[in-house]
This record gives sequence, structure tokens and C-alpha cells, in this order.
Amino acid sequence: MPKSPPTTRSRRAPRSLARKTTRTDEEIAVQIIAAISHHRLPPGTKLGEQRLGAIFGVSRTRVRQVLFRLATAKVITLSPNRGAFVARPTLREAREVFAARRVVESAIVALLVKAPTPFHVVRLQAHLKAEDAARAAHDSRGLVKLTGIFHVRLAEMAGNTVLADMLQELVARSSLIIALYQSPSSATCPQDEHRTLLDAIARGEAGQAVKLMRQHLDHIERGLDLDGGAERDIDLKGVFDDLEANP
Amino acid sequence: MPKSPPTTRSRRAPRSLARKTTRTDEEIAVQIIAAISHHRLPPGTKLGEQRLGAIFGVSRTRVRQVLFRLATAKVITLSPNRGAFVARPTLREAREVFAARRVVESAIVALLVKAPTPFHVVRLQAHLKAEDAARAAHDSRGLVKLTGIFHVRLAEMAGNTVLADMLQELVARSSLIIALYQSPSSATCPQDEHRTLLDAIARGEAGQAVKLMRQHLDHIERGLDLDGGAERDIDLKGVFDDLEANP
DNA sequence: AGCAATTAAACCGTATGCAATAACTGTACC
DNA sequence: GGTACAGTTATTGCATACGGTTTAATTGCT
Repeated sequence: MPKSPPTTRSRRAPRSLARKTTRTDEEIAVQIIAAISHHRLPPGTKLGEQRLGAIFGVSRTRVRQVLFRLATAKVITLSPNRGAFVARPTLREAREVFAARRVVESAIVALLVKAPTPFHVVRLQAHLKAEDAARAAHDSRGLVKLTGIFHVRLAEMAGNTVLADMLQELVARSSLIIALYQSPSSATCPQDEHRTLLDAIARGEAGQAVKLMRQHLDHIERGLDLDGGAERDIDLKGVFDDLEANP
Repeated sequence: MPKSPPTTRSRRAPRSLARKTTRTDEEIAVQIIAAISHHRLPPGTKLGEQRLGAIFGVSRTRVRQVLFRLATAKVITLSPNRGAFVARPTLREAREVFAARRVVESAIVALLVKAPTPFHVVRLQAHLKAEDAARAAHDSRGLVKLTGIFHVRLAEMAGNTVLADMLQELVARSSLIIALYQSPSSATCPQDEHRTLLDAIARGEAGQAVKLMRQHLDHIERGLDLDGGAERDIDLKGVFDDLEANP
């Protein structure tokens, strides 16, 4: 028998030293996703392997890996022999993503209400304060990020890792969709809906909580609008330089 | 503007010639998944890159790509610097996968009942005949495959690609779980549940159809049992030679 | 000048090679 | 007899190199 096959533990966290000089795949992926979610890389932008490799100081091999990952998450599109492009989700796809979110997040809320978890409620309330702070500071970039994280946190606390992973992917796609289709006036997540939702969960009102979550997602989806997009071409280097400056 | 960024069409189907000599990534992935689902590769089996490359007649690079793909689908586990191993889903993970399936497939059935689709019903009935044939021929390997496909077909017909993709992944994981935890006596999908479910869908009885789907998944999950597994080590070459003979 | 065909450059897909890490065998020691 | 340690082997991670395709630029023709 070949020694002992691994259980679930991973051998060690590879985050000891060697930072800033050699980035890990995860970091590269996060930076690209952030640039996409923040409108810096509009849909359709070409993501050349060689160029990205030069930017991040790694070889095409590594870039290729993260591009594959992003493609499976539907954040970019791979065209054979042509390369990677920032995904251009159709309106239909947008509707489907939100429909899927309604399905998954309804279930998540239902699970969360069943399991009484006062500690989780406290953590979520702290998160809401962070959202308020971002809103007060007019940090719309940070706010978008935080509102997405709120939904992911709910999922993590529901006690089903499979559903949580699925939702994380859906939230990432939603970010891209919102960046594409948001009507300029509408805010990202309506003012107090997270708070009322959390209250319903804390009070253990299952039906009400699920209903609020559905309404919340409906509101987000209704805030979308269809338009063409800029279509100008992008200076990749500048995009990620900016990102270096503003963490 | 850099020419025109791609819409949704892919440039061409790369399945023209050059078969049997050079396998495509998809084919390699399918063969490995099949070998795992069919008990030929027990959980914990080491999947060496070089060895697989030699077996399929491709280089490590390609093998590496498909191993990454299988890892994102949670069919194998990647341990840094140690390699790829057939996933060893825990009992908890198994429960979570089936819970997720109940969530997703309930929604799928509800969608399917809403949209009246007589053509789809005909196709599904044809599929059920294929299942019956496999059952009659005691082709349990083919039957497992077909019963999985039935669920995927339902998802595809519901009109939500996002949900359908999610379910496809869940079904693949279920196959591995069933292979691991099935109690030797229990059949894979109870005799006529697919048919009664399809009848309810065809008659447009939404509540009944959803209920039947939930029960069906419960039955599958209840057919599972916890045991250690064989733990013997495996002759990879022989495994895939067999697979060559029995397509 | 406009358009088509041709040629050149850039890029993706894949294979190969090298360095780093982990597993294995053999040996010494308790 | 079992355990700890060191050398050896095998394998992964990554960068580089090469062939084929796509994209663009250039040239020639209408």
C-alpha cells in the first residue's frame, strides 16, 4: 500500500515568507477578479497570457492556470487558440444567475433559521456595521465588496459547505453582472434590507426570513438595466498598477 | 478597439479528425471519472502525472490540466507537492451533497412543471425505456450511468443553464459517493421512481412532483452505508486497459 | 483610393527540461 | 527489536522552447 493516502488535512499553509516578489496563484486570481468586478476590466477585454505574466512577474504557465480557474467560474471566457476574454454575460444568463441565487439562498436562510446560532448573529451584526461605515464614507467600491461578502457569510454559517461553495461562485458572477448591467442611479444593495433580514433570522421567523431574502434578491435584480458598454480597449498594465496603489 | 471581442459563439468544433491517437482533454477526464465512478479507482488512489501521461499517450502538461479540472469538481484531491488522489468524501460531505441536490432538484422540478413541454416528456420516456433495458440486462454499470443522466436531463430541460451546470457537478460527486458508500444490497435508483416522477411532471402536478423528487433523493441517500473501503493498491495500467476493452 | 490576397508578427497549445520537495531505503544507535 | 537519521530515488512545480494557428500589416491589383 502506498504509504497512507491523504485524509482531508493539507500538509501546510504555504504562506510563510517570500511575499511581494513571488505571488501565489490565489493572489493573482483575486487581483484579476477584483479588477473585473470593479469595472476596471470591461467585458470583452482580452487577457493575454504573456502580458499578464509580465505584469505579475510570473511565467505563462502560472497565468494559464489561473485563467483556467477563472474560466470554470465563468468570470472569463476561453476561446480556443484566441485566448481569454473578460466574460460578457448575456441578459438571460444574468436572470438565470439570480434565479439560481434565489433557489440557493432561500435554502440557506431556511437552514440558518433552524440552527440557533447567537454567535453567528453577533458576527453578522458586526459586518453590518462595516457596511454602514462604507456607506457613510461613500466608499462604493468597498460597499459592493462587503455586501457580497454578507451573502457568502450567511452561506458559510448555514452548515453546508457544498451550498456555500456554490453560492460563492454565484456571488462572484453576480458582481460581474452588476458591474455590467447596473443602472447608474440604483444602489447596490438597498439600504436596510440586510439588517431586516438578519433580524428575521435572529428571531427565528423562518417564513419571513426566506421571504425577505427573495425580495432582497428581486430588488437587486430589478436594479439592473441593459446597455452596450464602453468597448474602448484597455491598458492592462495601468489597470494593475492602479490596483497596486489602492489595496 | 481590438477587432471585435468574441460574443458567445466558439470559433469551431475541434472534433474533426485525429482520433484514437491523440485524445482530447475531455476524453481523458471522462475516462478517469468513469474509472472512479465504477469502483475501479478506489478513494485514496494516487494518480501520478507521469504514469497517467504514459497510459493515455500524452504529456504531463495535458494530464495536469485535467487533474486540475477534476480537482475543482471535487472528484480528486490535490495535495501540494504530493500529487493527485481520488477523493475520499466524508460522510458529512455526502450528506451535504444530497442536501444540496434536494434544494437544486426541487427547484428544477418546479420550473419544469411550470413550462409545458410535451416534447421533453417524450424524450424522457424514451430515456426511461433505456433504463429498463439496462435493468433487464443486469447491466448495473450502464444503469448507474443512465439514472444519473436522467437527473441531468431534467435539469437541462428546466431552462436554467446555471442550475443545470450546478446539478451536473452534484451528480458527478454523487456517483463517487454512491460508489463509496453504497450498501451492497441496495439498488442505485429505486425501481419505478423515475417513472412516477415523470408522470407527475407530465400531469403538471407541481406539489406532487417536487415531493416525489425529494422522496426519491431521500431513498437514494438512505441506501448509503458507512464502511472503510478496500484500501488495496491499484494497478493503474490494468484499470485503463480494461476500460479500453469495455467502452 | 478601396479591396483582396499575401506575408509577417504575435499568440496560444503542448512538449520538454531543470530545480525543489517529498517519499523511500538502508544504516546506525538506543 | 524498534526508532532516528541520512542518502537516494522518484515526483511535482515551474520556466522555457517549439510548432501551429490566429491576427495584423503590407503589398498588389482593380
